Amino acid sequence: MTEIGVPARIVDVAALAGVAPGTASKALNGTGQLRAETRERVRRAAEQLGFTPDSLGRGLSSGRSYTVGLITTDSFGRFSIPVMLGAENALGAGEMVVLLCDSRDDPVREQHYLRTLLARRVDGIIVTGRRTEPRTPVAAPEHLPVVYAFTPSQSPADTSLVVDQAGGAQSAVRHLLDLGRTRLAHVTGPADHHASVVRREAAVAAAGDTLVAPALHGDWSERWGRTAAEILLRRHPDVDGITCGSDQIARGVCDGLRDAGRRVPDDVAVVGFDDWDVIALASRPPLTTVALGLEAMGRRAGELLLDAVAGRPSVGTTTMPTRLVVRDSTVGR
Amino acid sequence: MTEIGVPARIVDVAALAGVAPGTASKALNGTGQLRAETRERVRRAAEQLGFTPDSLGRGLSSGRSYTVGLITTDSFGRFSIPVMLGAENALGAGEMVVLLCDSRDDPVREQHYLRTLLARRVDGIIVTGRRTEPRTPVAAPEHLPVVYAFTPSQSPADTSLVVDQAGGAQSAVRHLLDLGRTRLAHVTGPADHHASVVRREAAVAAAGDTLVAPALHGDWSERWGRTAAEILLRRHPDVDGITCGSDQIARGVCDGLRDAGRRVPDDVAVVGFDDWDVIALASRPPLTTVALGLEAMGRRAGELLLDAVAGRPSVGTTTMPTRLVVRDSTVGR
DNA sequence: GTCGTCGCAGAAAACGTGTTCCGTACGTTC
DNA sequence: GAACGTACGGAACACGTTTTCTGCGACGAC
Repeated sequence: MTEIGVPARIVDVAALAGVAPGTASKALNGTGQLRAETRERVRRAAEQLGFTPDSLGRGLSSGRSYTVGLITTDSFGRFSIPVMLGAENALGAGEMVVLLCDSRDDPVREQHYLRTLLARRVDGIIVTGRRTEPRTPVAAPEHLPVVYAFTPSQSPADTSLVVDQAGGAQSAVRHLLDLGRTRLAHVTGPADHHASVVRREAAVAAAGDTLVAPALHGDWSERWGRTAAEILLRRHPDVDGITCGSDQIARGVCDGLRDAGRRVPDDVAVVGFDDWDVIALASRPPLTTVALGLEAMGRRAGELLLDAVAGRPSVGTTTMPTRLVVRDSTVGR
Repeated sequence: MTEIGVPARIVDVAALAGVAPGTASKALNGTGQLRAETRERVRRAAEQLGFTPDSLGRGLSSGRSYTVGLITTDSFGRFSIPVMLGAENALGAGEMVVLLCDSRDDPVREQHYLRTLLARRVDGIIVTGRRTEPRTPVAAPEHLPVVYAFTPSQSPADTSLVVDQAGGAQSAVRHLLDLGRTRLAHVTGPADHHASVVRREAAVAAAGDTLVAPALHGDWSERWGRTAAEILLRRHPDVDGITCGSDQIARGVCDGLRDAGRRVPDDVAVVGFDDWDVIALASRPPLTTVALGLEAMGRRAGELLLDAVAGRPSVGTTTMPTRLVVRDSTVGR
């Protein structure tokens, strides 16, 4: 553990190397016209002093802060945290640092944070949230890059990243059909949630004739999953495959089926959605589920933001693929 | 949604108010000697232009950045996220912003982040993590306030906040004793985890003669909880109260008991630890558990840091109380 | 031999704010 | 009326870096 003392400034480096501060700056940044020998001498002096340029001074002169704001409406919950981690990862590679802003779904707080971020001269902003419904764009000035992740912007002129919900639901149904299941059902969350609707429509379309019942809407809880399993078994005792709108619902469905004496996956195969490890792995049996790839999305958001900061913006909405993770709830050991 | 244009600088405000820039600064910051009328005129001009002082310029001159670094070893998981939210909350009130640093248990990354934070002239640092074992202090310079939350520092000269693990375990056992349970057991996590050991020792001490078996150590999973329930019932079929080292274990215990035909809480009462809502509420039945109050701890950490920045440091380790949340796993409906 | 060019590095300005110092105008007191 | 204190506001500087402008010496070309 090396103690870190009072930081050296560039004038110290310059003095040690016997050059002017401006020259030292050029040497360390690879700019200007300098002899290789001078450059090297400055570089060694900087290393010797453990010089790290003060980012306030640098930002003041360059107009950049090497900082990005991360605004979430979500209090950093289930969905925004992986996005945040991925973004931090990608941005860290670009020597950027992330400023945290938790707007808690409050437009006033969001506006306040936006002002703060602008006052801090952030190089860009990443916006994320809990819902998949497109949101009103943030009121950022024209020149400031903004990337929306998970929760897209309503404006097609913005840069957004979304999960391929439909593709994920389709892959879940295909998986059951490939396993030879022929009497399918779908259980999902509230009917007024965008994610529920998109996943349901894709699942229903993919199931076609094999669907034994209209999709069931409820809340996102395990309890609802158990209830839905009861309902399904009562109305359609011959159901042999269930795709669910979330892992919580799927876990509840598994429990409900077991309580009713059905074996999973032998009698009924169950597929979840989200790949939330805490739920999916603890379920009995562990859930086959659709992984959202949120961390990859966050990383991509960071990369897109870096590109935009570098002057290579990429407008439009990009859909990120999901991945089906197969576990025991569809394929027994 | 008001569009935010190119930000006004203090010279613009001064020009509009008809004063010199320095005077405008004094007017807005409440310093210097100015006529109330002048102060008000400048204030109105600032409001009219939507002036927000550039924090880079401000930081450069004041030496402060109104920014704190938040270092976690945890990839912002189960424990560090509530702490982070609480801290963000408290600091936001002080016009501070949080810089995110995820060291991932890697000392090299941590050192790198520390350099970055120092280069950014942070006003202070909060350190948190997943484990409760005291950690080696971060190598911050003498003058920089550091607050450790959840994971304390090994040095008693540092400022640390910890959860009252022992008190929590004790309150769980007392609760069962108050309910008239007389044959208790304790199931917890790995024997080499500080949290397991502290909770176990307090639980064992509080249970005294009523303990029917030595505490059982395993991993933190639901699966282990189910296994532990089987073991307990085989060796001590008359057990009537079980305190657990985590909610996941407790949920597993509940499931294991139910699988074996025992009713919770009628035959056996179960208490969890952590109050992780995803687990505790979804459990059958919902878990009575020990809430850690992590968000309050984060808030306290933020407050302590603000105090330290203001020149009122408070060294030493502060223990934060837990709270027993009573649900159906100990008190039936 | 002089002029232009090139390579290199120093001096100075710029970024935006806070703060210190100083001058001025005004009122008070002897 | 002069000396003094006080309220006010302007000018200059500090913070640390980047960048532009300028200068100097050497070298080649005419």
